[in-house]
Amino acid sequence: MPKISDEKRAARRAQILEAAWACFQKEGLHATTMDDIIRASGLSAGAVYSYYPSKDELILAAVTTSLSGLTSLVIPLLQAMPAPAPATLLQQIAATIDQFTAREGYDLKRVALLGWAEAQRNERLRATMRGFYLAFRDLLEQALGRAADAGHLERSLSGKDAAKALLAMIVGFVVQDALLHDVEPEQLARGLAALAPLRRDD
Amino acid sequence: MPKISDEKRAARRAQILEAAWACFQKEGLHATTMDDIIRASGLSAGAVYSYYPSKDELILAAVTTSLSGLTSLVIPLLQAMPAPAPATLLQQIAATIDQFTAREGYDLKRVALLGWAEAQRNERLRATMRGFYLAFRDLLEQALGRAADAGHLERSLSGKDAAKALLAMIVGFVVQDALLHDVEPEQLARGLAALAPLRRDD
Amino acid sequence: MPKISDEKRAARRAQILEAAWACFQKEGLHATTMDDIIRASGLSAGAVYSYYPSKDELILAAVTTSLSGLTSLVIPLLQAMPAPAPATLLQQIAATIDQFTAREGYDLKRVALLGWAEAQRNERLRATMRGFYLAFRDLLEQALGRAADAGHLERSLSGKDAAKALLAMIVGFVVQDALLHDVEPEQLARGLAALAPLRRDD
Amino acid sequence: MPKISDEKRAARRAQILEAAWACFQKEGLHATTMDDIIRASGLSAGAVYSYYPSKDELILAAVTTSLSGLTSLVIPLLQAMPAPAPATLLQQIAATIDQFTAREGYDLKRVALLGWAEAQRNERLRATMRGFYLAFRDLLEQALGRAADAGHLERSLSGKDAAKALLAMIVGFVVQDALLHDVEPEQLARGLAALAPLRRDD
DNA sequence: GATGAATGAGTCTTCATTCAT
DNA sequence: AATGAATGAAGACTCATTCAT
Repeated sequence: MPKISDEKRAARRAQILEAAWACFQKEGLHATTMDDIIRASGLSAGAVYSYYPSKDELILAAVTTSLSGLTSLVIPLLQAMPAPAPATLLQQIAATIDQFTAREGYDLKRVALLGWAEAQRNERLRATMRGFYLAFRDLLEQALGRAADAGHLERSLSGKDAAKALLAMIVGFVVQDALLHDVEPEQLARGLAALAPLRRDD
Repeated sequence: MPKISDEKRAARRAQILEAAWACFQKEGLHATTMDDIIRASGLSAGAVYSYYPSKDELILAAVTTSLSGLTSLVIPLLQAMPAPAPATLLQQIAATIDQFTAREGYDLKRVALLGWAEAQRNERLRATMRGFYLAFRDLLEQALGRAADAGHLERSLSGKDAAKALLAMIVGFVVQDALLHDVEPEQLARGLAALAPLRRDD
Repeated sequence: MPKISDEKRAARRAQILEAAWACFQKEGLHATTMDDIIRASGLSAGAVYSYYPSKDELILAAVTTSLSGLTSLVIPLLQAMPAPAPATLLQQIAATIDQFTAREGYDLKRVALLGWAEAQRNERLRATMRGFYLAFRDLLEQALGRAADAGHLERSLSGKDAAKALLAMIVGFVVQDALLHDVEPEQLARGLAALAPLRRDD
Repeated sequence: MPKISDEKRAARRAQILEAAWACFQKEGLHATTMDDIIRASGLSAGAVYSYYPSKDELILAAVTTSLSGLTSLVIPLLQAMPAPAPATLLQQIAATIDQFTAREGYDLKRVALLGWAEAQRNERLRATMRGFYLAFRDLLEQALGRAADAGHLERSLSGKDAAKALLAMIVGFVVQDALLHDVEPEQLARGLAALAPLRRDD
């Protein structure tokens, strides 16, 4: 077999990654064996290992690819003009996470939970995730700033805190829906609105 | 004297559970071996197995004990009279989670992440968690109802949604702080307040 | 199973080592699989690994035990009084190596060749062997000194060189007999005598 | 033009063999992978396999080529007229082995140790080596005969034994220097001379 | 009851070799 | 003829669990 083209190589990597996603989601990161992935990919052990040199690398790739795939869907929302109100933004992002799950054929929420747990003991994964979430939170902060410009919320000194609160709601949505399967994006948006204070009282 | 024996039995179970917590937190659920726990507990393999018949049982016990330990700390907050505003309640609960970590000598947040991941493939753990979070959300809903009575928020038809949103913020706090280590309860409370809309928009 | 006695533990170690010796000798160090040794030992994989934590450790133990077993047989020869002539000493040592082989049921010569090869890439083994051969050469030098005292050879400034030459003959005997199977200790002794110069001529 | 093709073929074989030598010497025979050799040779897997059909074949070729390369250097010494004294011959041969190492860019001594070990389980290699060493010993015997003619040693019935003793010293030099790195050809020659008995003793 | 040695199926990974292109 | 991607059978080692003492 002569040299494979770059596209074919990428296709093979994708093929393996999809197999890994499917297995990880079904069995969890550690309960999934390389043999599971190898069988699911339809390739041989050696072939899989020539594309991903270890299980850890495959885990890292699976999680980071999920993360960046999601990012590319969410970024347009964060840069929309005019900027929506926070509750609307929350609803749109949550809905996009749901769509991602449906579109790619595996549940991003479950993979996210697995990734967070794995990040506790995997240095590289932790660093990667850290970078991702910090960047994501920055984007949220900017979007909230533009929402303030649009008059949706009071321009305040605590833009960073608002971004933290909003990020908490987003990842909290992922956890809660993964565990309870009964949270809809609109409910979250309505809930956030309902939590709003009538007047500042603390 | 069966009573002494029972007490001893309980003490042994606690001793083993503490060892398990310490290991799980440090290494993760799967990377922790029974041998790790056995050594950390200072008992023999046979002894540990006579108290917990399998690793899965130990995982279940570790997670549910954490959960109920936390519950007993949080319930007073949820039943406080007069009811605090949502942001205040959020701050108090987040602070309690932080305190729990400090008091029990292991990081509840990390164990929570591990437990959620494990629940994806462990039927019993999933059911247990489901029950816990549903009950917790009910308590949140009641507390929010009393907060509405106290005039902190508009009494609305979406009490359930508000509870979902609040729970999302709480678990989102756990995730975000476990990953980024830069979220304080007060920031979250301020952030929630900052997200309040100037005008209701759809 | 309660705590095993020290003797039993030692016996188990010996049992595993003997199995390893037999396999190594038959197959070579690398071609021998742990499974070979496990089966030959009659124990389980876990049991073998609880006594020797890796194949490398087993190789090290096999080689160093051979070395020290041989040493304990040869030392009396080196300390004999009155000291024999070099050719006689050579013959005795070579004969002892042959006896060791016969007595222990495996061919020390073959294991020696394997060990030397392995020492090329195994740091610890190399260090161990180095120490052994240096010490052995020192003993040879002392024995030659006593042989000079006894009038068997000229006392010279080159005692170290004589020890190097004698050690070369001993290990050379091991190699040659392992490869050709046609060298007897007496032949070596006669050969050394025959090589002796009639008069110093260089 | 088949002649050019043949030359190219020989050049390729040499190129592969050199790569193999370099790897074998650095890593040992078994720890060297075909991939190591393939990469070191700069050729493709298929190309290497078209010249040497298996790793065993490559090992055999590497060892026998070393052996015959050395032979061609040593033979002139063995046929020199007038014949030198045994100690002188020993020194010359040892020095030639050292030179070979320097000249060919890889350590013949190390490869020799590896080859001897491998010969324990490789039938063909064993047979090849056996032939080589028997032939070499015959040449030594003849050279010693001529040395006796020249009056350097007593003509005796044990010419074969003297050859065995001399071969032992030569291979013993290889082992000792490979392990201890502190043996010089002249030391060996002086040492042999120093071992000469003052009086024949039994 | 308690002990901890023993079990052995299962894990990740390697690597000599092949053969489609 | 050459390439190098693919194969898949081993290999070293682990670890939840058991049970003889």
